[in-house]
Amino acid sequence: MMIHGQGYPGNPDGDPVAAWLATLDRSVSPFAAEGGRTIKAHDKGDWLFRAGDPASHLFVVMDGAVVLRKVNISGADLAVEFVTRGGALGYRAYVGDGIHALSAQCSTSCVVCRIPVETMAQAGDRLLEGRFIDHMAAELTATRTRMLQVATLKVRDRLLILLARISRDFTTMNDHQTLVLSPPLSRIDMAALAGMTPESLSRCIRGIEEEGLAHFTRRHVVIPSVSAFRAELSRIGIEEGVCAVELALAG
Amino acid sequence: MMIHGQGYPGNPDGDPVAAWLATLDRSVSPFAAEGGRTIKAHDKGDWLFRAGDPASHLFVVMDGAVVLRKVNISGADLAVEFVTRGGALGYRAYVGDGIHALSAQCSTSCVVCRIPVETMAQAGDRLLEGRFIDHMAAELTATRTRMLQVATLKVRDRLLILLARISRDFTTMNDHQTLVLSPPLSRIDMAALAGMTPESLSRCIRGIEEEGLAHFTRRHVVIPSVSAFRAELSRIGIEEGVCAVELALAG
DNA sequence: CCCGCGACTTAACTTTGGTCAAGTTTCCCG
DNA sequence: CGGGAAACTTGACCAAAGTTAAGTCGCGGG
Repeated sequence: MMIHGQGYPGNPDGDPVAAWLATLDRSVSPFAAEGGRTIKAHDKGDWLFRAGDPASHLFVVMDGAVVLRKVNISGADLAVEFVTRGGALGYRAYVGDGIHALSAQCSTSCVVCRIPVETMAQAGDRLLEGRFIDHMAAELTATRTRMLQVATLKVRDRLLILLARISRDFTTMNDHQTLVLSPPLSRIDMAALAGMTPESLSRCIRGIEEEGLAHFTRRHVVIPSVSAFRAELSRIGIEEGVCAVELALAG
Repeated sequence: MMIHGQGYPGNPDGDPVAAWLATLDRSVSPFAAEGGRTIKAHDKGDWLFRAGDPASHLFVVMDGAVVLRKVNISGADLAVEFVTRGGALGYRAYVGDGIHALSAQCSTSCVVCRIPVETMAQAGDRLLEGRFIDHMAAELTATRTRMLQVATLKVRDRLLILLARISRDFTTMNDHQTLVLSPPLSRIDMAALAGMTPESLSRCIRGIEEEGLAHFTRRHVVIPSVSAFRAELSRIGIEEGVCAVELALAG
């Protein structure tokens, strides 16, 4: 079963995110934590780990959003990925050299479950392990897909795809045809995630506003016609993975 | 231990590719195959699987090179990845929905080991499973890195990085400072892997020739000065993963 | 052996989007 | 509440790379 990217309310295959959490919620109190798991709240801006740190825990995001960052040659800490409720972080504790390759920063206030790697290493916890592997595989597929998109699509189209992705987890209103998103990302991070500069992002935003596809304020994005939005996505070649958008259509 | 991308002769940490193969070579004959493994030779151009096929086997490339392809909106079957000796394919048999997301085509004549997924599922074969997971994680890291590169580097620099990558497995001569590569890839595939059009690739090739960094014929690439080539790579920000180049420097 | 198609190259043109610079808004912190 | 820094927007400019089109090369099949 896929863990990531398919989990949204109304999924006919059941909600895999809930499955993740069902296991983890058993130990809500850090004191009653099973297998050394702890659950902790973080403030926006907190770092879960930094690139170069030794990796000793796996993380599961139980609420909020975490941005993964990597420093480029110029020294800027660019966003390369964002992980939301139900997503997992910190593969490096489990595989590879045990040193984090990326940094992880909370982009909202977060609740994060921390699993010592020894727990995973126990042969007894095959279920948890399997989930983690599924998650990693889904991430690999998604990253490859996104790479193709960066290589072949224009910035405008990449921004639309990013918005669709954001809609999965950050739709605050869903009124028939209208959708209101509240992305937990700065313009700089959104630009990095869509593979462009902040200046280009600003230009795209203006363009999309002029088309009437969406209306942007600093903190919200209003999509007045989900069907029009969705038509654009399918023109680009995106048919799946735009969950909230699909929900709005169904409703 | 990392399986992929670090395995080259002279690696001080030992040769992980050999470790892979050591397990697999035990059953060279398909008739004596342990756990249902079979080893098969393929011709250049053969397809190991196509996107949409049900995935029932994992594949390990024992010799040659395999190109992973994905159809884009225009219907072209673009190269998104290439896998060489010691690399693994077919995660989808093990995780996810069990349907191949990509197609796999031999870009040279190949020897491929085919492992039924049930073998992996047996709790007894934790070693093989662990290797596969390591491989997947390394692939994920590499793909993310490459995505950052596509987003931030110019086509010329991406071509140099691709050449460095090719040098790992397809260096046919290594005469002190001079390196001769024999990429098993068409220009079209090289262009796709570096995230550009064939026309841009041609222009890049001419530019690199004019700089004197490398000399291209249809089937070979001659790098007259490895130290100059390496200096270019480090200017771009690539310090590791240019194995054959490092070997040439060491020799 | 030759033909023809597909791979590859080259050149001219055009568009995209990155860069630079300047201005505006927001938000944090004293 | 005010000042300053960072985030964001805007516009002008221009380099990079995609597109189109027209060629050349080379391999494989007849």
